[in-house]
Amino acid sequence: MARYNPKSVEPKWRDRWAADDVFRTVEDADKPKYYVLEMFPYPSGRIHIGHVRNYAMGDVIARYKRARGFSVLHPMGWDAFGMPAENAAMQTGRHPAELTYENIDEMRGQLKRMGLSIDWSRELATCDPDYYRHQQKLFLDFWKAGLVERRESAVNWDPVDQTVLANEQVIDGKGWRSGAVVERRKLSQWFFRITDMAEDLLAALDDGRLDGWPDNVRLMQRNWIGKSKGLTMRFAFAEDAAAPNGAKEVEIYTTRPDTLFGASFIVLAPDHPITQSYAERDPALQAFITECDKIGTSEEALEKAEKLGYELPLKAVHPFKEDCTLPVVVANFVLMQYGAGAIFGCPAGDQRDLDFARKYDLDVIPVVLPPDADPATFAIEDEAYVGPGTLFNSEFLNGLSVEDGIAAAISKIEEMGAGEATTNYRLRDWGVSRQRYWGCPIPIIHCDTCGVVPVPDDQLPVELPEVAASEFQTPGNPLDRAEAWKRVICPKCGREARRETDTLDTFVDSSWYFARFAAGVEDAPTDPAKADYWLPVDQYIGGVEHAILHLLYARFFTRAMKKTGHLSVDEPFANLFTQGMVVHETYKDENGEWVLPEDVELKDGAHIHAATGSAITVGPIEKMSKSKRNVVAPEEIAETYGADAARWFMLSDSPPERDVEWTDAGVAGAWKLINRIWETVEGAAGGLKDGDPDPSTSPDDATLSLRRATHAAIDGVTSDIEGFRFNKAIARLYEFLNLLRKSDGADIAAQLEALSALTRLIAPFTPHLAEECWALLTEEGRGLVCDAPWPVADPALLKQDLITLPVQVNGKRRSEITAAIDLDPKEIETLALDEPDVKKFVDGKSIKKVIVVPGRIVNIVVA
RNA sequence: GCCCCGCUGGCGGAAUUGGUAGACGCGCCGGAUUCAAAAUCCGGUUCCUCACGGAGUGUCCGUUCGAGUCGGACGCGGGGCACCA
Repeated sequence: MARYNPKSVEPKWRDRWAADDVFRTVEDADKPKYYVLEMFPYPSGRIHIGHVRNYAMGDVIARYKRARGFSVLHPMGWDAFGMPAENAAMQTGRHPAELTYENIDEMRGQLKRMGLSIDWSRELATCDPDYYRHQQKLFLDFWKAGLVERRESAVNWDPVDQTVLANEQVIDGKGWRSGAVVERRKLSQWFFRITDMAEDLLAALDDGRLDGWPDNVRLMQRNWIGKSKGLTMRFAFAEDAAAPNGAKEVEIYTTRPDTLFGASFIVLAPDHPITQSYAERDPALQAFITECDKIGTSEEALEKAEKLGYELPLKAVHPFKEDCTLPVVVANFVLMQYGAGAIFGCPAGDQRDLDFARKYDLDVIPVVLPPDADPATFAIEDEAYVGPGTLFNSEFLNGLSVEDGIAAAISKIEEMGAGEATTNYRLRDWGVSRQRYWGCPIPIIHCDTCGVVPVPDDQLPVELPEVAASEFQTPGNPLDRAEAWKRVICPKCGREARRETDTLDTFVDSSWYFARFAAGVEDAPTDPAKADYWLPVDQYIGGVEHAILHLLYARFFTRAMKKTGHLSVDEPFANLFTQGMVVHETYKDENGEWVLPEDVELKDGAHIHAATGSAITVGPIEKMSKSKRNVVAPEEIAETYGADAARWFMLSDSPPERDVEWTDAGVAGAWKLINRIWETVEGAAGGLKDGDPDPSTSPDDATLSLRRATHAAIDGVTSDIEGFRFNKAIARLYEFLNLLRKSDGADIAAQLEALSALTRLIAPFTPHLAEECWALLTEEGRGLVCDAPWPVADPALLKQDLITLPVQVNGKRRSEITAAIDLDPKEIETLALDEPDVKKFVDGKSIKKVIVVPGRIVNIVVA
């Protein structure tokens, strides 16, 4: 008996699939459609184990749905623009395009070797002008529809390299290459008005349109959009004073107007117009603002930064207490983008305000009394009280609940004409300008006479100019220096003008690729008829790290494409599955450089560099990422054990939604299994070929129990695949195989039925092995297992007539009874009380009650 | 800092609605086979205890006849935080 040899078997079947073109998408009117999509990869050059996990899951679904008779669309492409290629160009002196296409070729080969059932005829790369020309068209259509606007926005600026930095490139407030302290700088940039859609993006999370999404992702998106109802109100300045910009009052936004009587200061954002007007004549304030600008642009950095304040020579009048004036300060924890860019501080009810008040010695007036607290003694120490309670120290609000207090305060302020109830969103508009080369050019022309002019449709695409590879070794955006490309004739007035040199955020590229796969046509982004057929994506699968940004942007884009006539759905992904990440330890060498796991060796309990023998520091377990180099190449596994073993192993053990830490141990188990299946099928097939496949007779026990096991396996594996429980499907297959290997007594028909079912059940997981087995089991010319129908479980064989019930005494399991499945509870009780092991614990005590849960358990409660 | 998630044997994990904790796999131990090894096959494997029995799902508290599962507090780890993709 020949040992199974994936090296020859796997390529053989892949060639056959390719020759027969079996995975080409067919729009078959007689079949229901199914669009399964995994998040497309960034072409880093090598697939990593996380990709295998992602694409193996998608392939199980795709192959399963094919077998269930669906017309399946399962495409693949490349999220090919982005910083890594530009960084690599900086290091290697090679052009990003050259590097990227080389990487794509490499990775395409690796993915193909995984045996995925992909329709490669639909492959796309976002860096291809054939893709991004349509994206430019979409940008212009969005512009015409009023969904795009231009405005000032801050970026991280490296003053030494004279370049814009991504947040990832800012480490502890310093530029990653220059080490210079990063500043915030304002640039005129392009925005998509995603906030216009906030209400519908939010509503769809709860109205049933996204029932196929995990709850936690919907919750994260809901919190991200952050709808809040509150009060926008104005505080007049004391003594009729005015700020240098002429303002005589300041507008603030609050979600807690009930705490107005606890207000002890007003806070303005550093970039608030009033702040700015003071800064013009106050160098100390200017210095303070510069200091705030060094924090960077990420919300995390802003929130974690030490709370700093600067008092303005200004007092605000409390609207309810005319003799009470509040200091007006500038502080780094208030954001101009949110609400009005100004708040009132209520230290008793907000931890940040409290920290700030303690630091600057401002009043702390408690206004919410926790239930059961004594108003005479209740005081705020180090912790603000944010819970429910009764308002006090608050004049007309005294005695009201927080909720009622909010309503009462809003009506009072509205009555006074000092403000109005408003709805606010935490969500900000989507800034899409990037000062980089390797992205989709923004199809805009700047004319001194006409201003901003869109590039006419017939001049699309605006292609990236040829740029010498050496250009990437100079900091800054090469497009800025591409003078010949920048110079252009204004389409409106015919005078000399300049091209926009910013490119689009790569999130734009990935916000509509699913539509391009499904309905791409040469002369338009989509063909609406095709889009209607395929969209929405029936099953989208990808990493949970994309739970907010990518998925929210894709949802926005779909709405925008609908508004501009490119699509007619408004939600792109009917069902979403967020897989956990593959994580791994991180390693650094003595110079603090990241080291690949494959270069690390464990020697005498210490980690060393395999090549140099130098010491390695082991860092935290983190998601595998190119930047930290903690990636494992699946190629080696596939090389040694075959693609099937790699796929099987990635899907066994860990539940798909959970993070999995990669370890080398265990792959061999998958290899063992593949051999056991092969051996079982090959061994049996030889002796079984003459059997008549009529599995309806032979009632002897071995046959019946094998048939039951077969149908239980079909039923279980089917529901596990439907429910994305691949690890459990695999456990069931192991159980089934173990039983099958011990069922020599069963008749030939039942064995053949079992082998045939096993082969079809493993086909989505280990497709090459399944084809090889199928060829042995079936007559010549009966086709491929990837075209075979999914087995169907016979309900009659799933029924059980006996059941084992555990018997507990006072909640502890003492015995068990076996009874007919529909036995009367009274009789079960009698049976249970008769058990010797039960009597031992019951005798001599009084039975207080007996709980019989049919089909589950018996519990006897004794005193 | 804020939002979300996770925590069960030596390890990955399993456990419909609250109802036998540890399925299945890895590892380990023992045996068979072998000149020997690898591979393969068979058996065992939560911990404590000779046993009877007891303890046990990150920690503490609670609800319940019964809690891995529900509620509260806490701890640790991970993801996201708008220019990494």
